[in-house]
Amino acid sequence: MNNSSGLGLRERKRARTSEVIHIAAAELALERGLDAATIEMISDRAGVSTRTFFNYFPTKEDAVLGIDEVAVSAELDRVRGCDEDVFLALFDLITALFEATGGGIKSDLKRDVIRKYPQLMTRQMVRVAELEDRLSAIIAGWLAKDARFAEQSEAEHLDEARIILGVSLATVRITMKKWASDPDPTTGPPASAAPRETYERAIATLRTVLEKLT
Amino acid sequence: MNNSSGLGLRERKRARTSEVIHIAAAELALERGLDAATIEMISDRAGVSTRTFFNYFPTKEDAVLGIDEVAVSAELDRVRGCDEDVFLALFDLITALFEATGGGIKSDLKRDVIRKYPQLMTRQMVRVAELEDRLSAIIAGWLAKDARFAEQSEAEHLDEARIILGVSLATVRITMKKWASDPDPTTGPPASAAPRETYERAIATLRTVLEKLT
DNA sequence: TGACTTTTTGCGTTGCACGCAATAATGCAA
DNA sequence: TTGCATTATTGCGTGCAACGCAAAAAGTCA
Repeated sequence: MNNSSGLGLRERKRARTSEVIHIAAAELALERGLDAATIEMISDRAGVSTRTFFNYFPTKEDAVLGIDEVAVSAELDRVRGCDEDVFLALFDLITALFEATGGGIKSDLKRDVIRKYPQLMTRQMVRVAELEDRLSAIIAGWLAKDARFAEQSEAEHLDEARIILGVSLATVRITMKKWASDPDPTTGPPASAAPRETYERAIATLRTVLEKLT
Repeated sequence: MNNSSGLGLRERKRARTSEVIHIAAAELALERGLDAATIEMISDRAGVSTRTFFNYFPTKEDAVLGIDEVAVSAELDRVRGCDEDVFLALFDLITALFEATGGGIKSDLKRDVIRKYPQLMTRQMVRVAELEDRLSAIIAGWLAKDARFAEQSEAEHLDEARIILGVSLATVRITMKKWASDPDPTTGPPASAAPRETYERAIATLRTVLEKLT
């Protein structure tokens, strides 16, 4: 280890390559269109072979989204407690997973490309849904520590966790979609706070609706 | 029109072919595995060319699931009112969409194949999610006629409808997944009632959870 | 340096998805 | 029933995705 980051050259290079491919993929998707951007073009711009491309991302969509399994796992490991509201905590977690890319960089490219191709949002959610087991286990852990759920069994916590996760995911998806389709021409970069509020309102609405539909 | 069904020979033949392909696809998926079953095999068994296959289904998964755009549209057109609970009505609608196949036949094959390959469930839900606009419009219509939502605007109804739809979809998915993974060896065919009850319980749980997490 | 592990790469394979134009099947009217 | 318009089916060809395999390159560490 002859560097400051605590990582060997290999790991650093790997993260860098992942990021380079992601950027190339997202840029080309924006420039040429999602379908028109072929893996060959992307690999070309990234300066790797097409075969190497597949060593980093299983599909083109994943590359465009910059979904990095390692970064996602790291994010999951980091999550331990849940101080605030469970639904809000989940929003933060999901959006964090959302923005977890190779180099740990939150690229605006991703935002732009999803704005242009909302289908990717669904794709992203499917990816998160694949983490269902790991995520619901974490949520069940939160519930277990929560006094309000003290009298319930572990199995019940897990069932509830799955429902909470599913509902949150759906709500985040709707929220993000609304935000992505919103013209919102006046607001600048600090507009990134908006989704969280929109989400809060959506959860509140859900609560109201459920009450009305007793 | 020289037949009893009110459809021309073309329409009937088309529905029949769609069904034949679907059955071939589902059977082969069960026999050989979802990936191992190629479109060539499926077309072969169905007695059509691979090219014709793509005239009926855009992807192999759609063929296995027997997703028929015409049948789905017919199902959506049929839906008009909503007498009972909105969430229950949605469950019925979603499962109806779920079982809408070319010939209008509810094949057990589909059930089996999804049991074996739960990924298809997610796929199916993505398909339903693509109907989001049409479906949420229908739900908004329900809300507009509902006294409990009388004081709200049309836009609010639509927002609520989207949330209700998203949450229902997620819940149905979880319900079906649980049902699909359940060994449930004792119960016979009448077990098909179970999912609806499981769904009801899930919605009830959601209500409780939301109350607790005020 | 030299032996090691890991990564990259080129090559080849399989299968998906679909455009296009020729051919066949069906519907309809005379 | 026959001929014409419409629609369906098919074969052919193309482009691309995804990945296995083994050789070559790059990084690691003694």
